[in-house]
Amino acid sequence: MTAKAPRPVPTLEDVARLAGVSTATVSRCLNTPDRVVKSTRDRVMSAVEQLGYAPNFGARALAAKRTNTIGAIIPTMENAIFARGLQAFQEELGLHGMTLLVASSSYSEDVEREQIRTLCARGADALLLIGHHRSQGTLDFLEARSVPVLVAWVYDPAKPQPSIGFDNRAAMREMAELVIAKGHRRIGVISAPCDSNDRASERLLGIREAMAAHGLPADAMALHETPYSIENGAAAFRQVMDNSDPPTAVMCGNDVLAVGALRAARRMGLSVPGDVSITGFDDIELAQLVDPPLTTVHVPHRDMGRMAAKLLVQQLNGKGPMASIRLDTYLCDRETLGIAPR
Amino acid sequence: MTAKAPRPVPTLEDVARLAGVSTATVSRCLNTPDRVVKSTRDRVMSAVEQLGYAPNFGARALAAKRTNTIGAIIPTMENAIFARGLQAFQEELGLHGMTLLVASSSYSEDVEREQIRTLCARGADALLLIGHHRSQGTLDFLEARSVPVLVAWVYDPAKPQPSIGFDNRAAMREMAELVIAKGHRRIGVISAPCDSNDRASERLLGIREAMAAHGLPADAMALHETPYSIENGAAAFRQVMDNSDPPTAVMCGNDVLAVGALRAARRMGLSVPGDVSITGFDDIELAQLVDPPLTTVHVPHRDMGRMAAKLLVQQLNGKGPMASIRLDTYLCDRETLGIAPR
DNA sequence: CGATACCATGCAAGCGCTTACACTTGTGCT
DNA sequence: AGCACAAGTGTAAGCGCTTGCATGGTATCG
Repeated sequence: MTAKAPRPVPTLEDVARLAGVSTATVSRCLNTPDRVVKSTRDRVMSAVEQLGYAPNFGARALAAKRTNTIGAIIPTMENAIFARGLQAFQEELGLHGMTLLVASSSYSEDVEREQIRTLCARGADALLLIGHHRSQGTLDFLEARSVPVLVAWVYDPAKPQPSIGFDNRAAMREMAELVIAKGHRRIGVISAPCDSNDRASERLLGIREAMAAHGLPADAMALHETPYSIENGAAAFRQVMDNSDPPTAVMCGNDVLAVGALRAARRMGLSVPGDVSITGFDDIELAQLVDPPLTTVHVPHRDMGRMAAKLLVQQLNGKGPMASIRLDTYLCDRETLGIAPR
Repeated sequence: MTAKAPRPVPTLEDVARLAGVSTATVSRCLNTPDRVVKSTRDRVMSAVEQLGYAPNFGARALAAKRTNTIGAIIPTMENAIFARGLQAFQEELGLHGMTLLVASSSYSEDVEREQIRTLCARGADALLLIGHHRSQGTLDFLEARSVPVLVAWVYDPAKPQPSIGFDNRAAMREMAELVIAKGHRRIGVISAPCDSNDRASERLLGIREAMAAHGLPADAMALHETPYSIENGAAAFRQVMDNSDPPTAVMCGNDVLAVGALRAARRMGLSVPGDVSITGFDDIELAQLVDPPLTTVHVPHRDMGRMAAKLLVQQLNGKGPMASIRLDTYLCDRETLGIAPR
């Protein structure tokens, strides 16, 4: 345990020597087995087994200039927002023999830039990124290295980068329409910080649009921005309601915030949706678990992940450039949205 | 966009040429900046910037035989069990300039073996693994490559591999003692499948020990094994309760199962803890969010993650071998455990 | 039966980086 | 002035792998 490697990690050459063939043959056994005759292959494989050989990834990438790895950078792993989509993404990649490398940026543009560099350096053949907000420098870097990039969780065919996702603005507008239709006129909004988060800002815009369409003045909206977390959602809810004329409905930028709001409401002795309505966005598992179950916008995370993987794989196999794809969301009108109280 | 890389990824040499120095100097600027005089360094750095250069990780690993990367293989990313611990692990690693590479094994020994190989091939300097159950072949492989390994989520100083974690058996026994003290005599148990999961089997053992210590016959326990998921927890609960003489308390191997059980209970019209008590394990965030909040065993996930990182970093810096560390758990007696009904 | 084609394999040139060692200066000492 | 020494930089040898090309052997064909 103290001493250095007694058997200092077997290399291709060790395998070749043991099997009595050249390194080229061993390499071929591992990569294109059908180009090697069975008898030789068996000999090589048993040498591999015997030595406990595992190819050095770096060396392989260096020589082959392909890693079969796709990088993904998500804003956070803390909550479940991206988990399901990423899981599906990974599964689909696995089907095509590719591996996923995940990094998280903590919603910071700078961290994301670093992560992008890191993943590229690690030889990611392509990248999955969330949202469009990104500095020109980063864009240039990606362009210069000509790494295929797919942007997910948003849909915007106008951007040069292909994207797969949904129309955050329209989805949230639809929810806002419903809220307004239920008679709510004073609307609280708890959103993630909008700078450098186009999903959040688009969703907010959706609410504004619906309100404007129904002649509600801009100041009928009480907005509070806070990072995604249950605690923050609860705190924001308290602040939004701390008003002589509090909103009758609080729309949250995602389910995590909404669950926090819901909890705060209960602690404050408010009945939901009797006293105040609360809505979410994403439809994560938690949305159905809370009591009452959350009215929210369902996002097809699994489909998005799966299709993202397919697009990327296609592109890597030279099947032409990617086109943006728009997926549909739909309202899950569960039990936290009710008629506005008088 | 259609054409191949117009500027085909800058290399060290390109930077060197542009800056008018040798590749060695550029390399030193990047790795040991203080060994290069400032004027040169500035010139090099601006060349790096101008070219958008990012060192090729594979090449670097190949040449330096160190990657500053630590691999972790967790059974699942699906639920939050490992999320918090891993997050803390990553944060601490970041403080020491190391990167984390995560893979998940889906609770499969075979997948885990593959992942171990993959991470080693990728040059992981050390590995964080969950639990001790592992085939001899895998152990030999690790031994042969002399990759430092730290086992987490369990504590067992008797094993050759160092571990950091808690005594799953004692923790669960303590919970079982409490359940028995509350008068429960017929106990349902919902556990993860115990083969190749020593955390699950130890927890189960803890319950058995407590029952034996109080003279409860083995058949007073109704056991149901099922993989961790809320749905499975609910289904298992229905089965466990489907009995002419159902248990008065159901102990779950973790919180995810317990939340499922709780939901099933509510759907069956049972009051918790009036009609039946339910306990969990882990104290994930969800445990406090459900209604009523879950009685469970608190596990110091963040501490565990942080200390795991420290141990590994120490070891890599040659500060001697790692010693196993035991952390304390404690009971969170919230509201789902009550006095046994008559 | 010789020519042709093809298949399995070996040879050897890198892939982009680090680092031991060599070299060139500039400094402080005698 | 002459020396040892240190600091800054360059030279070049690999790290472990893939792959284009060369080679020799066997099957196929007229």
